Amino acid sequence: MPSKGATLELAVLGLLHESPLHGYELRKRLNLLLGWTRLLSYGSLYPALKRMLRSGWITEVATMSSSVSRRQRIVYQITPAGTEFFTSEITDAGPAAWEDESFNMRFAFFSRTDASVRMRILEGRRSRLQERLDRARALSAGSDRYQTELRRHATESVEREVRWLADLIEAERASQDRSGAQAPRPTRSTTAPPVVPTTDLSTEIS
Amino acid sequence: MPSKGATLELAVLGLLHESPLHGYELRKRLNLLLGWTRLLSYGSLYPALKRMLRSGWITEVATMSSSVSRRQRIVYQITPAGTEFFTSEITDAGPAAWEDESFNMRFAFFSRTDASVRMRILEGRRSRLQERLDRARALSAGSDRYQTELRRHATESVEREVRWLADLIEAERASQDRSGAQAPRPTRSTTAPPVVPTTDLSTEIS
DNA sequence: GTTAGCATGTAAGGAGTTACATGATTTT
DNA sequence: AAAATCATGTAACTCCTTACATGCTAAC
Repeated sequence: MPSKGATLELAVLGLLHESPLHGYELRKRLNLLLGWTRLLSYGSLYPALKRMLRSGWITEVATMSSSVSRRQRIVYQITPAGTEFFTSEITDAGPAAWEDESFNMRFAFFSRTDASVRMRILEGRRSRLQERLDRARALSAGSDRYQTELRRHATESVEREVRWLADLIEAERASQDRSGAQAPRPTRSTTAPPVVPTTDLSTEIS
Repeated sequence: MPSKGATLELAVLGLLHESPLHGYELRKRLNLLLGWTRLLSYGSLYPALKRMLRSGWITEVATMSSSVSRRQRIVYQITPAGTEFFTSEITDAGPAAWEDESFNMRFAFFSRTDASVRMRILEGRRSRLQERLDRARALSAGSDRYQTELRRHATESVEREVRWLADLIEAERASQDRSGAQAPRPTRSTTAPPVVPTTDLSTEIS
């Protein structure tokens, strides 16, 4: 049952969908794509690749020591089963898809879903965050200065993400209307710029 | 060696520092304080309390079935050893303190540190984030629309957090100058409002 | 020739989640 | 009397990290 947090696997499949890659390179791209806070370590990547091999989602590819680099490396390629799994997962717009990590993942591969799925995911995510805000507002704040400031900050951030999502939804709707699908770059309906979800920004540290 | 991610333990000690509490209540406050994304579960809280008992940081308190609620509950209290550990941890302004979770924790308990420590932590955090931005900017973006948008979003968020920190630092410096320590609420030197760190906003779901 | 960075892995363990299990007390 | 919610715990499992271990190749 691949139901829960198979985030890493999905990300790998998403990247391999574009072109075959070897582990080391995969890690770099993964860190660009999702690993903003803590960098993904080899200790989780390689075992994950092994699991995926066993699941039949990827295969090793003949490395053929070609023209340039004659380095020993194991190149992985996505299989039809892998493609099928990937597609079914990112197409599933259920509650699991509005969760932080999960949402980011799906968003990153939105190009491979169709408009109705994107819409459902964006809207689901937005109401998920809205609920959090409502629940948080229903609770009294502590008296501590710094804790208050932290809460204020957190709340504002979520509010911003909600606006961001609202803009994206609007943009999606607009591009659905003028049949020829346009870029999803939001039109900044509101004043201020958006916020990030849960992630942070960073890359290779090695 | 209590060096790494003893975030939960520290948060518990921080709360017990104010008043003795029982597990159930502790969880609620913990979720208010730090557990914004995923709620803390009993499955991690209770074992943590056991560990802390063994470490001698907390003790059980005679529950004396007093006036109101005669409910069976185990009330915990911080010990001198616990206080000492807590203080030494939140006073440590080393690199571990600029990490996301760790930073939030320390920030929440800033009232219990002195100005110089606060300053070092805020500045450390800021340059940590600045580095991430620099590294991210040094890398070419992918061609995918949505991935580009996600990156833009993430970058903007970090930039905002940097501004937030800059404002806090300024406020701290200012209140250090006019000797009588004032509220750290920043003076919004820049135009836009701030962003949240890594966390999300949410509370009790149960 | 030596250093830096490419490349792949394993073992141990930390930190938390879900699901299970149980029961008391308060509210309706 | 039933339902909600307070209250405490355990066991199995997931996912990831750190630290270790190894060796190749490109550049200086």
